[in-house]
Amino acid sequence: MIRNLRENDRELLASIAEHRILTSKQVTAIHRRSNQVIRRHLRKLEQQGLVLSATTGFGRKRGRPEKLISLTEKGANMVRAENPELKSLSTNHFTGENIRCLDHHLLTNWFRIHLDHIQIVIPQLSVDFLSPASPFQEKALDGQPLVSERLPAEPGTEPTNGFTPDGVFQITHKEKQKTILFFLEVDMGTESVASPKRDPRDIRQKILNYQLYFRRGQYRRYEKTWNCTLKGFRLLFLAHTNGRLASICRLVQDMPPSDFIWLTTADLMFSEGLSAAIWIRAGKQTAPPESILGPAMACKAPMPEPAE
DNA sequence: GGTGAGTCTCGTGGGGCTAG
DNA sequence: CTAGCCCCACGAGACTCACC
Repeated sequence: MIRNLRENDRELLASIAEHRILTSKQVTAIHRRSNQVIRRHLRKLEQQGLVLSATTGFGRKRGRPEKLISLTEKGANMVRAENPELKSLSTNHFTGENIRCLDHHLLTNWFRIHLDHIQIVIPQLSVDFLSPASPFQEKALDGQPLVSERLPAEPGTEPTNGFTPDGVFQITHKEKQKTILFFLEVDMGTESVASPKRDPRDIRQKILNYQLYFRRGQYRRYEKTWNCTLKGFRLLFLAHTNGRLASICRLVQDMPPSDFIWLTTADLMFSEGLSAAIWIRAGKQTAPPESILGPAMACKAPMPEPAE
């Protein structure tokens, strides 16, 4: 056991476990420190055998590739020791080992980081994000994460197996005690938009699932999680390119009712922030974009560049 | 010990040049 | 015209030193 671990290091390990795998820039953004300080801490943790680093091709651009950080078995043991309720989880629930699509996972991380930034920019708001990948996420008896949704088939409808969003979150206005529920789907263009074979993973089927989920009011189960009243939810699509955004917009427009579906691109998230009017509602690209916070709270607030 | 500034090193992509 | 090579710019990481 490593005894000289400081509070900072414990927080670093916990955040790496929570996200499973992060780029060093993401660690910097989460902890709001300078790049240099975070790199130093991570180097130290790597020397202690608690984290593992590899290089990434994420967002391929000029220059030296960024490091990817995840926990080692020793690091996972450390987090388990700090959180006895996680004792029964195997090591691969804490590490990046089973992450299937790395770029998708890293873009989801960026969404979470930008989402967290909202409550710093607008202190009246609080945000809580549930990730299906997090080891801290309460698991059901069958080992499925809490945010995994079931859709039992009704007579006369096509059977579905349910679905797992890339994230579920709520934004609450603390003074008004008003909560809005959101489901997140991050799209890297790996799934077909509407396959002729009706692939259960294509975007069309996802939208059908959410429409059924909405009609049945199954989202109300989150009222218990967050102790609030919910009048519906919004489904957010984060597309990795403009072309992909356009094709999903066309599909969404063809599939009413779709007013609860909002779409944007990764570029807009990075350049303007999630609180800005960057969201296309119901796939209508000709209409002016809106903010998911509503017109009164809409604000352009990109993440500041961390100090070197 | 922790942090920031300055500087160097390293890996990668882009663009220009040249031989075939 | 194109493949292959080389050089340069860029960006991330590492190192040193000074300061608190």
